[in-house]
Amino acid sequence: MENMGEWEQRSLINELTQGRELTRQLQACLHAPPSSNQTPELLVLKIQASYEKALLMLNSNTSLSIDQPQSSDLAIRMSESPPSPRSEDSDRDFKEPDKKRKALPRWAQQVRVTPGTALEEPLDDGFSWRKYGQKDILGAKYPRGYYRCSLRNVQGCLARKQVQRSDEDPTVFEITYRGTHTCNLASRVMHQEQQGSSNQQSQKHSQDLVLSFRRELEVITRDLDIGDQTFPNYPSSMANIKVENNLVFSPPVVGNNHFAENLSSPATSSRMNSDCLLGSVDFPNSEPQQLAGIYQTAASSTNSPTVGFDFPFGGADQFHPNFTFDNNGFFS
DNA sequence: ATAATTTGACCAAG
DNA sequence: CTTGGTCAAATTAT
Repeated sequence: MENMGEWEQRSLINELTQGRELTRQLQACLHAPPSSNQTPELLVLKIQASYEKALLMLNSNTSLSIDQPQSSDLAIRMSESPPSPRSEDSDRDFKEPDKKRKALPRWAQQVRVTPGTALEEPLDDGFSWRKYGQKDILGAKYPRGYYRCSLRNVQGCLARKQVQRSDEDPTVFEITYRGTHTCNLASRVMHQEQQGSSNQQSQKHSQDLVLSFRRELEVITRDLDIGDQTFPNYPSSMANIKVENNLVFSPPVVGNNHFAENLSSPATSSRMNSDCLLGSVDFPNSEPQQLAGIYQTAASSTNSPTVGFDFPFGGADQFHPNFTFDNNGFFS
């Protein structure tokens, strides 16, 4: 805990708080389980995620094996070497020659699309992203897509992500997140879940997602560099860096990212489905993919090999990995 | 009309 | 030099 950065500490607190909150939800869930069997399990998953993460943070200097047979399909394991030594770090945002380059907090996860699951399901965690670039990566078969939070201009949200399709397994997408969400979408997540009793449609939708999610959930932590650091180049006025617990949330307002290559059309996703799932909100995106395997990468600036992991269920404070499929060509 | 994406150019880092 | 990340104009979608 000593060499823990402020950011990590906050994350830790958030995790624990979240875990507590989730537990409460779970309790409520157990007492009044109308019809959804999914929710309790989901909650368990999330709780586990929270606690695992918290533990990892606390033990960031020791080698902690988080291997632990999770409830159903969840498996967490670590791996140490990134798939390829790509130098994915260059933020041109820091141009100051004096300042040594700060690495944005960065964590990655891999998402596998399982053939056989509904490919029309938008799998999104509630953030809306805007693509701002695409690049062919050396050695990679598929180009990498660059996205940033679409609320960037409005709220100065710095979050970015990269989506890279796996070379061999086109069903796998590596998503690297960097930066933290400072937009108010960042915190809305968890709480909608418990009160989503009115909207049946979206609830069902959520369940579907949960189902596909549970199918083969796999989380692997990997080491990356995550730096505790702040936001270098944004008018501090815009970036409310303060990130508290997810106690406040505003109704999701954004949502767009349409697109459906040659696959099924976005047809079904025209409704505003803003209920949450997995601790995230689901948006009318039409991205042909499913989640089946996720693994995450994260590490602290310390030199410990492996460190944290996160879930797409809003595992970490305000980070909500989002997944957006970018329609890169299938050709190199 | 506006908003999002595409795509080549540009730039920094290695 | 090469490579990855971002910008921004042009294009496409809404």
